[in-house]
Amino acid sequence: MNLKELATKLGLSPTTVSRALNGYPEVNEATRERVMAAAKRHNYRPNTRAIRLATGRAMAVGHVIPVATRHEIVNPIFADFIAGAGETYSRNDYDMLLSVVPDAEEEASYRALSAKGNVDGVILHSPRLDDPRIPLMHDIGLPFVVHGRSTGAQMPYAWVDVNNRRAFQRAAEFLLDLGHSRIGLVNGLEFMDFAVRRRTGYLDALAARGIAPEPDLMTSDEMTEISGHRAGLRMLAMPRPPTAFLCSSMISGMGVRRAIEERGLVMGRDVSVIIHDDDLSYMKNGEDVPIFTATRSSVRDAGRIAAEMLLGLIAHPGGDLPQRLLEADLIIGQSTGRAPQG
Amino acid sequence: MNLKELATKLGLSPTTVSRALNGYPEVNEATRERVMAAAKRHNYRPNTRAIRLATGRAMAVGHVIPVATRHEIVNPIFADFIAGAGETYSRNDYDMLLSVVPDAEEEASYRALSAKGNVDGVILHSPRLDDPRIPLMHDIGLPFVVHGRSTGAQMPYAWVDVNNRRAFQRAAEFLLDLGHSRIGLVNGLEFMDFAVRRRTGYLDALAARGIAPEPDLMTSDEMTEISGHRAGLRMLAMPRPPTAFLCSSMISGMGVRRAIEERGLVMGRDVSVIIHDDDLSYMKNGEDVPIFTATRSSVRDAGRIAAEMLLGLIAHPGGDLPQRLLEADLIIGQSTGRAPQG
DNA sequence: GAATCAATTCAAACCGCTTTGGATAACCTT
DNA sequence: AAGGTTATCCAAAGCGGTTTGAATTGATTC
Repeated sequence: MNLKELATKLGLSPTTVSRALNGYPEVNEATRERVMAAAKRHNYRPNTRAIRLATGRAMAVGHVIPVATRHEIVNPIFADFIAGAGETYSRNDYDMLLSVVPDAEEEASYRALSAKGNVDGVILHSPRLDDPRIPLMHDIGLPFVVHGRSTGAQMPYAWVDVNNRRAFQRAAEFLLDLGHSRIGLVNGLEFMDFAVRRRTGYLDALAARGIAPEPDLMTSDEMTEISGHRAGLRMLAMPRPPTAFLCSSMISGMGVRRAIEERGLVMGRDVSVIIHDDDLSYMKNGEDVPIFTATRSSVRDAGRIAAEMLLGLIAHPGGDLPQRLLEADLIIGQSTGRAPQG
Repeated sequence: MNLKELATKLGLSPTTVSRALNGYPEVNEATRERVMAAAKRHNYRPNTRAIRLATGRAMAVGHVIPVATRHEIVNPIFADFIAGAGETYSRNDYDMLLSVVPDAEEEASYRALSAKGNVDGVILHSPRLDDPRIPLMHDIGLPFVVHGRSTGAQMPYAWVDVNNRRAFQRAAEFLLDLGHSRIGLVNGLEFMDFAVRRRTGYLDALAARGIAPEPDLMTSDEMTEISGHRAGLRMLAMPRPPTAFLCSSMISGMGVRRAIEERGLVMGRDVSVIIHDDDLSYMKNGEDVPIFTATRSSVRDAGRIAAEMLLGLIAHPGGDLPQRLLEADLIIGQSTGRAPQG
């Protein structure tokens, strides 16, 4: 059942039917109701492909997922971010397009997405320092929103980010207040922008107390259980081991916990741990009482916000670029306690 | 730059240019090369929206992600499955459409996807027993592939699945061979088809050794760290606690490990654990030596296979329905050992 | 009563591509 | 040399909607 058939059945022109369905004012209310009823009765759904061609809009948003050919890692926060963004798209009748491309082809992929007219805008994930995609997107001229920020970017852009610096600063201060002075930082890869900001927060907190940072107490690696475990073991084997850890993710925190327990220590008593908790749906940090003390910020909410921003940019091109800094909560769990005396 | 402009620039008709670019035989080779060169030079990309309308094909595949309104969980294997499938789509110039919808609207969502012509086929995720989506998709008449199977389905359908029953049967046998006779099953929610099959495998192995199953040694819950921890604690507190666990996921396995360690026991020595490992990129089970002994099957590969199947179905409608059973490897890690004497 | 206007409706152009059904010219056949 | 191929190219008709520019009608104004 297409528009023409429906129009014929109603004894109307396609023009009027189209207008009736799309809420244009120049159509008689009685007619509109007749059309609406017929459309419902015949289960008429306008063909999206035709609408897209006719209106010149894609009614779709792109997410490009670069798959590194070396370390084939898919960001675990991705699923939840998508879930948040996707709800917003669905509600607004937009499609969400996922492009999984080898990272070497990422740039080409954005250009193609734009030139072929597949999307009206994109969300950029996991920005790096001075991320080349930002000038690229400016060049392409497609609306975009960055999940995160990119230190060093020369031009303005819309973004949603967690205040990573402040979150880690507060977490470090909390540990310092508990008497910990040797705090291990188990960070993500520091070409990622958020990782740099977290380190800055950590360093700021130390500096405020006049504590000199120690390179051996800072690691930067992929945020896996394994790498957390490795970092934990290494630091705990130091002559003067840390009494607390600040971990960039729950997963690496679990690795650290394993290292702690392997050494016969107890997390929360002998060694304190704070993680960053993205509040992933399949990775809840405890039920009533959190397992880990954590800086928490829902990545799903971030997805929702980013999607809304993007739809706004698409609807009002040339408007100003929204920027939204989300503060992380510091939630107290069972993994932190006063520094042991000694 | 569109087709008409390009044609004008070349002094050819749109017809010929279109044919030249699409490899039709009725065009002079010299002309074709001239066209190709011009297309490249002017960076011409055919407008996808127009192609879709003209050909009547969506060149897109849909994945519907139902978001349960109660327990808002996003399946953690989802990201990796998508990554595998996405590569295949990209290579074949198909788009991947993600629809995130409240689970109550899932059916409507499939119907809309089809009626509006947004996709040429879909992949069904997380099938349940007697899953209503299978007859639904038959009714709609859109090609589809199921990731998993649905016990009780009345009609044939294409699927890719892991041999969950055999995997858990082998794992249980392995534990039995090590002398464990009390094995706790920490299963996923048993309205999910795979969870039922895993339990069947576990029960089959016990039955073959003449061991009667004990309801208290079997739990079924969401596969989170918390629920694994809870199940582990409960079972370890039994008068005759299990000496081994069979866990449906790495995440719940980590919860079980935590429970084991909280009771002052050592995993792999006092209590053995086998998990199912989906080989997720962000959740590697160790590097050289696996942490957990595991039944392993790459969900990313499954995504790749499912996507290939679906594209095959779309290309050859009415062909027969491929079905692919993947065997899981049983890989030995550090979490299993002989049952303690006593 | 003619002119003006608002309310409705429609025919036709258009979006940018594919595809059908010729057209044209060069090349063979017999 | 007429008829038949073959190779090459093109005009025009879709695909299924939206949108522009007019037409029609009845009501209102002067």
